[in-house]
Order: sequence, then C-alpha cells, then structure tokens
Amino acid sequence: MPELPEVEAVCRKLRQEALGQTIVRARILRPRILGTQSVDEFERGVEGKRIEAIDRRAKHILIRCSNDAVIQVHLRMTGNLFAVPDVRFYPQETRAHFEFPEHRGILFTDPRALGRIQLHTSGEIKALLAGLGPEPLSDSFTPEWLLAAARQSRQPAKLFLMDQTRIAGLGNIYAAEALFRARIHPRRIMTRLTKPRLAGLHTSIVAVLQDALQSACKAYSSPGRFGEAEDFPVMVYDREGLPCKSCNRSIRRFVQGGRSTYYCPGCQK
DNA sequence: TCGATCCTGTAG
DNA sequence: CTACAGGATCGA
Repeated sequence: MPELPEVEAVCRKLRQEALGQTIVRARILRPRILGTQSVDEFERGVEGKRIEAIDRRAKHILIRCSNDAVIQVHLRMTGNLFAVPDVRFYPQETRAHFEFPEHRGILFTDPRALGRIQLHTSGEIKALLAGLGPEPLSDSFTPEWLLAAARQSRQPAKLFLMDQTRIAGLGNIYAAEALFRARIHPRRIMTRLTKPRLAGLHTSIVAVLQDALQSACKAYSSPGRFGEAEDFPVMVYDREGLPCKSCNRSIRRFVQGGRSTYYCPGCQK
C-alpha cells in the first residue's frame, strides 16, 4: 500500500488507538522482517514500553516509546499496521504483533514480508534517516528548494521524484501522477526543466499528495474496507492502452529504474 | 544505470 | 507457465 499519503493515514489512525498504551508483549512471527536484529532482543526491548508518540518521516513509521525506544516500521510494498481489539485472532499474513492490556493491540501484516521492523534509540533513528530529502507537505519543501535541487540533478524526472534523498515519500504512483499534472515527460532530465515548469511541478506534487491523503484518510476511517485511496482520480498509473482522461490518446508504459512508468504521450512532452 | 534480490499473490 | 506488483538495497 504505501506511499506518503497511505503511511500518513496509517499513522493518524494508529495514534487514536495506540497513543498512551503499554506494550505488554511483542511477538515477531517472521524473524526476517527484523533484518539482522535478534527476535529475543527485539521482543525484550519492546515489552513494558509505553507508546508516547507516533511520527512519520518519508515512508517510515516511528513509534516512539518510553526509555528512548523507537520502533521503526517500513511497510514497503504490501505491509500494513493497525490496531485490533484482540491480537490473539490474527490473519495468516501477520508478521508481528504488539499486545496491550486486555488483548488489544497492533498487528503488522504483510503478505510479501518485504516490510521491515527495527528497534532503535532516537539518536540512531536520527542518523538512519538523516539522508532523506524534505517532506513534500511541509514548509521546507518550497519551489526554490526544488529549483536548486533540480539544477544539480541529471536524473530523469520520474526517478528524481522517487529518489528519497531528493524528496521524501513519493512512490511509483504519485510520482507518475504528479508528472502528469505538471505535463512533464517522465524521461525529462531535471536540469533541463525551466523555472516555471519546476514551479508547476512543485504545485503538482503538493496537490497530488494532498488529494491522495484526503482519500487515504477517508478510506481508512470508513468502516469495512481498509487501506486503498479508492476515490483518488488516477490519470495514468496502471492505465496502459487506455485513453487519456484529458486528451484521449493512449496511455503508454515503459520501464524506468526497474519500475513501470506510465504517461500520456499527448499531455506530457 | 541496470539487474538481481528480498517474498507472496494474482492476473494473463 | 510467465510477468508483474504502491519499495529499497546491493553489487557489477
């Protein structure tokens, strides 16, 4: 699921249910999600901690606990993190769970198990995330900043947008959608974009993420289904061969940095 | 800058 | 069966 808007929605939901709770037990069901950290150490390190804050940085979820313990969660492609009334009943794709009193708690589910959970101190987290670019929905992301960054990058626009050290939190879908709104071809080299085009790109990035955040939050709070930004108006992503909603030309797909890129040959030159 | 890799599920 | 998946990292 996760790009910035979905991860942000997960965090907001989680805050309502988990803030102030004490983790009485933690269980890692798939050791690999910890990377090199040991299951015993992780579980012992988390047990008894109280959840004091839940932050997001790029696509990382940071569960800040008492005693300077921070649980860092990355959902990667198919991960999800959510509160449940009873952690004893969990679906088979569950990779970890955190139990509060009365059996309430949090599940980490991830069918592909590509997601990661790590336990760190706040200082370690700071160092680990130091290389990330600015948050695109924060004040630090300005048109001037984008201009400066673009002038020193020969990356194609799509790869630039997905580069977490440039801008934090965009992924394959919203990078493509932002470029469509800005009418920029995904292969365009950043240094070759004019100042007004970059101003437009800045606006498009913010608009796409805000729209997506809206629908992600809506999808998340609505009873029943959980997760997808279903009412987000996708213009190009996964629409190869379908007519552009704006100019009617056929949407194209090609591979860029090992990922599918979709664009409209009519709207994006 | 490409390709392989980590995993599992689903669509064709 | 193969291709591909909203991510990130590693080595050639």
